[in-house]
Amino acid sequence: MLDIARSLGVSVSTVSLALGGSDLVAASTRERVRNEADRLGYVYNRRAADLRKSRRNVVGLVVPDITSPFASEAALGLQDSSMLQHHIVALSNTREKIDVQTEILTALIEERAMGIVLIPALGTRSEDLELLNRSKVPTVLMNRDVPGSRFSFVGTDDSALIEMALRHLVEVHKIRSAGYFGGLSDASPRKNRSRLFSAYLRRAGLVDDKTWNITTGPRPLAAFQAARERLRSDATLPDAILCHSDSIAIGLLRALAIDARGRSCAVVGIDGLSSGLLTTPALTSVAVFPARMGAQAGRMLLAEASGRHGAFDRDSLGPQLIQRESCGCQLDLADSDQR
Amino acid sequence: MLDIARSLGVSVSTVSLALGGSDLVAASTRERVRNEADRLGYVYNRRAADLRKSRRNVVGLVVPDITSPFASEAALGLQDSSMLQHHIVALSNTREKIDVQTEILTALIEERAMGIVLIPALGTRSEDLELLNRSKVPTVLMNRDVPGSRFSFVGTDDSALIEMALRHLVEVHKIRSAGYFGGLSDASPRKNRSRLFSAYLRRAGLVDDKTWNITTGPRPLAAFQAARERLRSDATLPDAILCHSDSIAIGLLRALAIDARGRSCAVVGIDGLSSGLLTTPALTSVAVFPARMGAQAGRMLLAEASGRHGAFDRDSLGPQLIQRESCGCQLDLADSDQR
DNA sequence: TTGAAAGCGGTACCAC
DNA sequence: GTGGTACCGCTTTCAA
Repeated sequence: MLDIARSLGVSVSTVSLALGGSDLVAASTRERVRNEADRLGYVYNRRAADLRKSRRNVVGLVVPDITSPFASEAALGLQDSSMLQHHIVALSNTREKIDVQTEILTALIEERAMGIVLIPALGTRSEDLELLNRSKVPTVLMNRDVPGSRFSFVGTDDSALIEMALRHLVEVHKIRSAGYFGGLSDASPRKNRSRLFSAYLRRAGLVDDKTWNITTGPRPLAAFQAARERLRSDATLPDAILCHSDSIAIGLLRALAIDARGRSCAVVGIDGLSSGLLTTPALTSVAVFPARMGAQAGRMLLAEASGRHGAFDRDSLGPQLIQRESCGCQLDLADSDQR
Repeated sequence: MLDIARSLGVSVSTVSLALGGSDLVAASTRERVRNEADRLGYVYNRRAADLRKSRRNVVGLVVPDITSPFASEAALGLQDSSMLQHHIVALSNTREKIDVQTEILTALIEERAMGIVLIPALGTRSEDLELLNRSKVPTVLMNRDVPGSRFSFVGTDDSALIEMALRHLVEVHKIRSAGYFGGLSDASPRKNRSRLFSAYLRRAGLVDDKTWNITTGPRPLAAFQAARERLRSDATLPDAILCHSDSIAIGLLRALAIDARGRSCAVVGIDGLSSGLLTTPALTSVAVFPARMGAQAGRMLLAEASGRHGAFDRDSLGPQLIQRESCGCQLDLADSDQR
């Protein structure tokens, strides 16, 4: 800016004003400044500007594994909601490691992030997040809650979701027994859902097949292997299996196709991934719209940043059942343009 | 820093040095400073520091769609390679729109990003990237090349990849005809691969079934729909179909399962996603290791940033054929722990 | 309308 | 060992 000011014989203030499009400066000067600016190849330094204005323009998204469909969808939603505010979203993987999570959070804090959306690594304690409220960075926890921490939380409505799946299985497909399968053992959603699942079955007077209450890694392959192992040591099946995620359901379906020896079983996933349409059979699933969750997290961040702590718009849309084939329904492939 | 300096009766320089762990300052003072710092809840402001050093610590990853498995794997690799250098990776989606791409690139440039890894939006011309070399930000293009631009490029070895797939199909499965299916029409990888595909068939004296040379969106569902349409209007099949990506192959397999009416056809994908193991039949694919590409892009950026323009370590590992069932091979599910 | 100068939060050189 | 101080690049009163 100094260069261009000198080259034009004006002051930096004038340049700053001109570049900012202020009408305090004459239109003619504005033009000259602008021309000189890009003749000189000037590039605006937003960091310097933000330093002065003490503004923040990066929001952090910290997740265990970005390659999981849930995380990348959430990233999409968050980015959409924050690009409107001209924010940059910085993405990081913790790989479920608390120490790398700490390192990343520190970096984000020192970078003066406007806010942080965090899916905590497995085993994260509220002490591990102490640095967040010391530094007063607006933070929202996503998907996995951390007991004892006082951050905002955005997650699935597990109660609605479990009920939605089971009600369909009971009322339409008349199941009498069911099991809950897959998911990481320590993660809070699994504990929640598994508990709600059992509670629902109890209330409805159905058999809760605990032998399928097996924890697995999040990927289809992990679920596939766990399911095969279970099937080979014990071929029994309940009427229905509710899977912790679509990824897990995909693994289970494949295992059933290979090892079920003619027995059959309704399968329902959770997530509502579009790839569920292309499994054999097409996967019935309770959609939770991770992109919407990401967007909501962004809105909450914004609200906290602007002082309205907790006074954000709640996302009112709940989960939604996508009926396809694996629960026993018929899929009309004609309207396969549903996502 | 001023606060803590005053509160301790020392100068800011001392505080800066002490916090930086310099041994110019007495160990005792260092301790006092540190204690006072976190008593006062001081948090380091890296942006201010970097302003002075005119250093930059964020690298941008700009992709059309982060939810594509390729992009998110690449993000993983990039992040790993840049976290070592204490860099933050900022992720953005262009949604294949050139104007939002421009907006994002501008933001990154103004943010003084250390470097940018870009999968260009469809239809990006070298003019669209002019702002990048005006601003001299180290940039590497990934996956899709932009004709006329002079940026480093990291992409798949399409020639090796096509040959690897076709050689296997010819030598092991004795195919006499083949088609290339799917992929976005404008993207450079598709043009490349499609051309190399035809060239290989010609040299090998095989029939090139152009009726399957159909362009599709990148998602399984798009491929599924395109394949069904093709099958319903014309049920003929070549001996083998090479798909532009695993996602597309997944869609095709499903379409074949529904509409092929007993005919069969070898199918090979490109990418090597682990989810290919769980399709029916399990998908044979040429793995390209996107995470490795992301990591390499990171290394190239680093090299350019430190002046050694172009003098980076080339990733020496090429693509790799993963033989599963869809090409006609037998899959040994026992060693399903291969990714 | 334009210019001077005081920050923003650090770093680093140079004295003391 | 510590302190003073001039920057980094931009914004923003306050005067002229």
